[in-house]
Amino acid sequence: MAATIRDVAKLAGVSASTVSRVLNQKGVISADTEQRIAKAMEQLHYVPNAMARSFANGSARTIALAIDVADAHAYSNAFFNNTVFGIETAAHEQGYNLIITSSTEDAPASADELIAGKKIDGIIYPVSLAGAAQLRRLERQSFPCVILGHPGDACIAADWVDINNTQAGMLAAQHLIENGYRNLTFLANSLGEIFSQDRITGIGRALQEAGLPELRVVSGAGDPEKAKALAETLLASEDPPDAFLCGDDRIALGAMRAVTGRAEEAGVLSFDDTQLTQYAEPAITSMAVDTFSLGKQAAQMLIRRIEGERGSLHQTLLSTQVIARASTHRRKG
Amino acid sequence: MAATIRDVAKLAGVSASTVSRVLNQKGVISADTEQRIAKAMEQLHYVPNAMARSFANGSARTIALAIDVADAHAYSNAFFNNTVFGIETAAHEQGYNLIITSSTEDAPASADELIAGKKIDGIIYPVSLAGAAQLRRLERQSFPCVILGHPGDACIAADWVDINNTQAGMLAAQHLIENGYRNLTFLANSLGEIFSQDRITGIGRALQEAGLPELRVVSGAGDPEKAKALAETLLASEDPPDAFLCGDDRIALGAMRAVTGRAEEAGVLSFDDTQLTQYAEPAITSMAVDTFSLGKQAAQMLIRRIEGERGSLHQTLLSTQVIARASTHRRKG
DNA sequence: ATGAAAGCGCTAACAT
DNA sequence: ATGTTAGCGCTTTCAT
Repeated sequence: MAATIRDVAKLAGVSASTVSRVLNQKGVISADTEQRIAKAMEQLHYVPNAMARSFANGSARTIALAIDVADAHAYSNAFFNNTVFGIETAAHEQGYNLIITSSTEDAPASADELIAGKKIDGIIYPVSLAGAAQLRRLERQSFPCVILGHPGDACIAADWVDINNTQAGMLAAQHLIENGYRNLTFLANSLGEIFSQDRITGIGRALQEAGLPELRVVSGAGDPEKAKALAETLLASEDPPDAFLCGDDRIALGAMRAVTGRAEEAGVLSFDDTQLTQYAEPAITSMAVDTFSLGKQAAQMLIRRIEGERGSLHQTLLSTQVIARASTHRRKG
Repeated sequence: MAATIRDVAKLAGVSASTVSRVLNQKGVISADTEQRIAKAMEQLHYVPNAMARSFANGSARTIALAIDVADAHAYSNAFFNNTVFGIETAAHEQGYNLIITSSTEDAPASADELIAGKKIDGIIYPVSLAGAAQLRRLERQSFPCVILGHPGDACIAADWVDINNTQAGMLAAQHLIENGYRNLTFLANSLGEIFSQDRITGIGRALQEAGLPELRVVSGAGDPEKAKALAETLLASEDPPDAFLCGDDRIALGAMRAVTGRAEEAGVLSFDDTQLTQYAEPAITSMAVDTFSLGKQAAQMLIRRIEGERGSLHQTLLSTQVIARASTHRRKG
């Protein structure tokens, strides 16, 4: 059986509380006893029982990340991974563990169990799981919570970390304008999401500043084929765009295929920098964001709340960056 | 303050042990008391304190997945995600939570703390973190452990779940042979990994069965450019291959580019079915594997061990499947 | 079928 | 600077 704090105490000839004090670096202990206790611990291969500790403290030093099962593929790939790594890294740095728990918006049961069962001290929700009712409930028990992405409903008061999509839109448009493109079209799957709206806003702002015509917005481009077909139609219209801003990499790939080989090659830019744009030929310019940092900041904020930080909400927007590639070097015309 | 088991007991007019029995469905309780206890629980919004429970039981009902930080990008993308989802799903089904903890081979500290601190009941290691010394240590304390991937060293005794790479190699080669390809080349980054060796073995077996010439094996194709260059050199040689089996999707993309447009279009097949091959043009045939199921099986096996299953090792190999795409339809010649 | 009591390993308030 | 004591919320013998 593993050694307990009392075994250590006995061997060192002190009381359990003294050992506890050494463990937690609380109060003052004489150098001598500290030595003896250290030796005893070593001798017994003592490791404090984390469960007992959490139980006594009423805190598990554990946070959770809820995952929207329904949204599994949207939250896919590198984006998600890096965010999780970021969260784990920050948690680890502060001595917290990370529990992953899947939920759906309708059945947040597992996350709730963790909270009610005191198994976690705080939770990170993707925005898709952060329903108003749920947030209010957490608020009421003042249970620490941070949202990944930001709730559209402005009256929802919560800490969150998100990508600055408005800025991403601006930077993207500015990059295109600098490269000589004048007639921009936004190609997306659907326009309902906040991030789409934000991007459109940002693009619009950049166009206005540059005194250029308004953005054209086209939805319904779910996969490369549809995107290609849409782009081709647009290019064949009487006022063809000279650049496409694409909601994601699959759309960008489709647009790229519509564009290549024409006399006037239009520019293509994506908002979602995956391998798909990186390894496309020609490679496609994308807006990159440090998703590791996104996760890290979310966790850091959460832990600050857990450790008692009160006061106004923290709502962080992460900047994006243009990764310029061949698809937006004006190649002809 | 949250209600405790004693609050419930008092309200129901019974003792705490009776409530505990109801909670754990142990022993026999009269229908009447059961009713009263249920009502009391509801009235008080009672949720058992998971920490206290774990503490009393000496089991946290939690498993961990160690992540190799050094290998973060190798474990990237969909593969990793799906495996994690699979693990979480199986864990959840059995009432376990999942902790993610990052480690390096040199510093397995965090995972070890979880184990020694009794915060977890079992752990899943990627093969890169499952060093012989570490495994022996777990073995000695008979701490439940499952490995993702299989250790090359056959004398390491441990439960593992892996992809059947030998079979993948065979199926891949058979698919190519069926489509009329005769002169196969394996294009990889490095050949050191076991999975490469296994694939080569499988391919070789299929070739032998079909009475075809031996497999040519070429390494050093790290990214699309290098792969393309290598493939071009090979195609220009006096005995050009008519099909490439590629270690991953980036290599396949490069090979595809070397191949397209030639009079004799060689076939291209990848062992790593990501978006890259799916959306390539032409789309590239790949070996797909159900990574969700991989994770799920790993977790299920682990939990069986936790719950006391003894006996011989479980070593599971998951089958792969050919996802036939345009790149292996003989197009000319 | 139910209750009383002890204890899981640790922490913390109070003594000294 | 250190020891004593009580208790965190639950489970589990052992009685009855």
